[in-house]
Amino acid sequence: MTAATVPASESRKSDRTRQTILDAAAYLFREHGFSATTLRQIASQAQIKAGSIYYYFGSKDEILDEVMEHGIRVVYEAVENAVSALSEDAAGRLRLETAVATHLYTLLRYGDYTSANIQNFRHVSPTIRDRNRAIRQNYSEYWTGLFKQAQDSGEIRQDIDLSIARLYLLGTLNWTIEWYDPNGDATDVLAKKFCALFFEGAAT
Amino acid sequence: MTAATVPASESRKSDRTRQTILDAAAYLFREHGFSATTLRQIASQAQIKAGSIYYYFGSKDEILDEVMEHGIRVVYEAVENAVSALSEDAAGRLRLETAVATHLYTLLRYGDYTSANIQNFRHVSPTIRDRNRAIRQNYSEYWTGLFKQAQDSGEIRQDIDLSIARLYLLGTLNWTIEWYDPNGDATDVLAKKFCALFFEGAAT
Amino acid sequence: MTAATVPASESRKSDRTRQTILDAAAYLFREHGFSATTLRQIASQAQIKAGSIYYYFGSKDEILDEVMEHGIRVVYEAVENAVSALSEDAAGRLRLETAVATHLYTLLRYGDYTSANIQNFRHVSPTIRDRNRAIRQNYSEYWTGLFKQAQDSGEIRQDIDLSIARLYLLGTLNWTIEWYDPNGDATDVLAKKFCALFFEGAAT
Amino acid sequence: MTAATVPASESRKSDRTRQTILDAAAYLFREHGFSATTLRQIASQAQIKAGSIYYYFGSKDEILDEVMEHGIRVVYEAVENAVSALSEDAAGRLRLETAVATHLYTLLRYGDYTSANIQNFRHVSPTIRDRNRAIRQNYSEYWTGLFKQAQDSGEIRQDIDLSIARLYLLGTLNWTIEWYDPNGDATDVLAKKFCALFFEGAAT
DNA sequence: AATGAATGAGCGTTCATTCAT
DNA sequence: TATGAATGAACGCTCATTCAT
Repeated sequence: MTAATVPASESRKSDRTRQTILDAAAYLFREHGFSATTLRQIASQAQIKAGSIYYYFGSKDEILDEVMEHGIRVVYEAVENAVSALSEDAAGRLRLETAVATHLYTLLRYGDYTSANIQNFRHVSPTIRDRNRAIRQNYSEYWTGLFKQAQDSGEIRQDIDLSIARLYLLGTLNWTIEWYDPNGDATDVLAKKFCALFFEGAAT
Repeated sequence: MTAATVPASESRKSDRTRQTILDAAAYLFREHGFSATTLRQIASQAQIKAGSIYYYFGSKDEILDEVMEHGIRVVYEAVENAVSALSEDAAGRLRLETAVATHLYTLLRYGDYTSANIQNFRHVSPTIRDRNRAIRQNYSEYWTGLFKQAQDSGEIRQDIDLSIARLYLLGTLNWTIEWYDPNGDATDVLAKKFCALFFEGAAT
Repeated sequence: MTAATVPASESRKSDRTRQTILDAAAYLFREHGFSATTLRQIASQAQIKAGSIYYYFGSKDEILDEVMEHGIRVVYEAVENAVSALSEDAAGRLRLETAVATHLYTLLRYGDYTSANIQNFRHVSPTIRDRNRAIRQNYSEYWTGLFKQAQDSGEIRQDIDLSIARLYLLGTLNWTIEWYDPNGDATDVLAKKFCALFFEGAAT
Repeated sequence: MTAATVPASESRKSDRTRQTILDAAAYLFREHGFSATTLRQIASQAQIKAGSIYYYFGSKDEILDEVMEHGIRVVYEAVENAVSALSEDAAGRLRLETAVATHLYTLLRYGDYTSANIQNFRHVSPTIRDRNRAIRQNYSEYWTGLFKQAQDSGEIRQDIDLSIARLYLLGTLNWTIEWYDPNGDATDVLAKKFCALFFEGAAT
């Protein structure tokens, strides 16, 4: 957007309020779950009154919708950007390791949003779920591509079932939301350990 | 049971109703989440009336409590039993593989209960959470023992960080709840593939 | 009743249970009010189960009915008996003083029942209220008679409005339920002080 | 009120609604008792919907609390004001007679509130009861002061037990709630008759 | 752009009552 | 006589949502 049609300061304040609401909602959705979070709690956290939320969002579901979509997009885009930033002839394993590190970092950095996405996916209305599923699908295929490159280049064994391997690796990554402690390993250290285990295995 | 002190049919009927309620609740908690599940839905699913639930449970929270506790116990006990059934001199890797297969099987077989445990752990009252945490803790230590045995016997490399390895492997297993499809691989097949990846790794 | 048609021991047990229920109910009605008292509380206090109450009473209202009726009858009958026991030529003032002492004693001695009567009179169904009102009415007239005798015999001044005097004196007596403390004056001492005030007044 | 800091019409409307709810509640509490009164009844009487009550009060108990407190305060303050308005050298008997007349008038004028106070005192939560008891205590001591003055000035006999006399007289007054009929004596006439009986007695 | 006031639908829960045993 | 199990109706209360201002 190059030219604002709305006076800059006003528009910015409005956007800021909107974002504040989303952040508050994401935080509370993660902490208490979607159903157990009230609009009054969100409003209070965002330092406004409940009725005002409706100036920015049409319904509570719409907020969840936006939170969830952000939760998947932010990871997808970060990973894509990080991998794209590598030199074109980077090895498949390096590409995968970059994806792992970035996925892990973003997943945990935007934990309120990514948690909301994971926790509510099953429970959300078909409309929202379908839109989300589509993005997840694309993201999955993106990873499948990364795995394939590594297998084609001989960095992953031919006998490996790639779709299982993807679920296996991403499962481990996503599960970190359940236990990751910022006082423990930094996410890049953790990513390294995970990649080592994934490629070399645990056996002697 | 050779001599019943309680009229068999009556006592069983009552127990059966109780169990029906728990099953209905577990199913709906997984499907819609705890907060979004109403007692009227549970009652309807259990083919009774909402008020009757209170003959068996003191509150909705108490139902969740019991569902969650079952969700962790059923897995723990199954794994312990399966590993104990192995011959005493079974190799560390075999013990781990048995644990993986049993954990996976039970996790998915009682998915309504195990899901409830996972999904609601963060949101549940401190009392319930603490009781649950204790069981989780014991179960974690049980796995730590299995890993240690395998490392001591040289079946897992010395340089492997066991606590990371445990989180890595169990993360992958637990995450299957999010995607497992009964029409795909049977759980024992899946377990084998996971174990192969875990021990041998994906690299050439 | 001269000849029992029901084996004595059984009938007695049944009557005893019935009375236990009434006592429990009266106590709880006074303590928590009628609406706030549950049949399960009454049953528990009477050491039976809630369903069993229906063997003895048709409904919760029926219990209240009986409790309230007892609450007024027990006082009425005690006062009537005590006054009748006086010699026929007893003075009007003595008769009144006897009535006061007995009313006060019985009111407080059977406080659970008499309280129930007072507290619930306004709120009770028309049927119950009407039956109760009739007894109250008779009792009032009985007192009016006592006052009249004393006035006719010159023991109460001619200028005294008897119906006001009756409300004045009985009001004071009935209100003791709100404050009487068994550790303070015994009821007969209290009655004497009240009578002194009533007849002689407080002025010099 | 010369300068309003709050938009007059808005603030008044809100306050008016609040007061309407209190009046409706007091009326129904007296008529049916606290437990037997539903919030839907209160709402209906106040011409709003049940949910709206919670915009003004946190719970049903909170309403009762406020009703009861008003029930004792309104009497206390009216009596204090009326007595204070007398000339400083007013006789003890005149002060007492003024207190009687004002107590009686206010008790009956705000009967819904004063009844609620009396009927529910025993059943109410300890917190509410304690707060109420404190006010009652103060009011009692205020009366004790009035009696003492009259005794010190020789208008009440020395041999009269003042604490009994106070319970005796106030008992009679408070009991009028049970029987007072607006079609009978006006409250000031009634007060005069009561005072006459109290001071001069009924005997010849 | 924001809010105070109100609402309707529905929630978890209670309870008098019923009835087969 | 007595009770375990069940129910239906209603209760106190919550909350997403609306709307005039």
